[in-house]
Amino acid sequence: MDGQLQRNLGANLRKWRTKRQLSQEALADVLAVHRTYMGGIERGERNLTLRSVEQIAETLHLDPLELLRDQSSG
Amino acid sequence: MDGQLQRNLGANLRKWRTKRQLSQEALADVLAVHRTYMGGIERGERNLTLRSVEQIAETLHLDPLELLRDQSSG
DNA sequence: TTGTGACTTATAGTCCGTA
DNA sequence: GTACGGACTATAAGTCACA
Repeated sequence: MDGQLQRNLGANLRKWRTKRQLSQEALADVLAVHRTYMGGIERGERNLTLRSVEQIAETLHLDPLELLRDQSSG
Repeated sequence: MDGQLQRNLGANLRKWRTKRQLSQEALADVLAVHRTYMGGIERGERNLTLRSVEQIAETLHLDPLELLRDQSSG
């Protein structure tokens, strides 16, 4: 299956965001990325670089590996 | 710390390769990339995309998350 | 056998508008 | 507030000559 990591990342970020009742725009602002890009990430459409994943994880104080993990069952 | 994931990836791949006594060229051949590109990855100089990491893991029958993990202590 | 810099092509990532 | 398209700029993907 192709794109598993980016789909996991998207799902995890969306969960994180909605749990905090933030808009995509607000989260995009925190992460210093563009709002449309943020949407693409959450939809699993974006093939991020390792550096970008690290950057996001760092900013949100999360473990980058956790962000990439399939947590659909958790 | 910046570039942790790509350094982990490089270290893990190198460990995997040397354990099997393969040359960079031989591994590059398996992964269907150029030898110098492979070298760059092992040195942690390449900021790979999620898709590339997945591709490598798949080809080597490894867990992509394990490839990205810091296993210097294991 | 591996490392480095220069290089071309593909795509990550920004930003605007429209729905 | 979110999704999608297109145009743009920065950088990853991937190779080569030479050390």
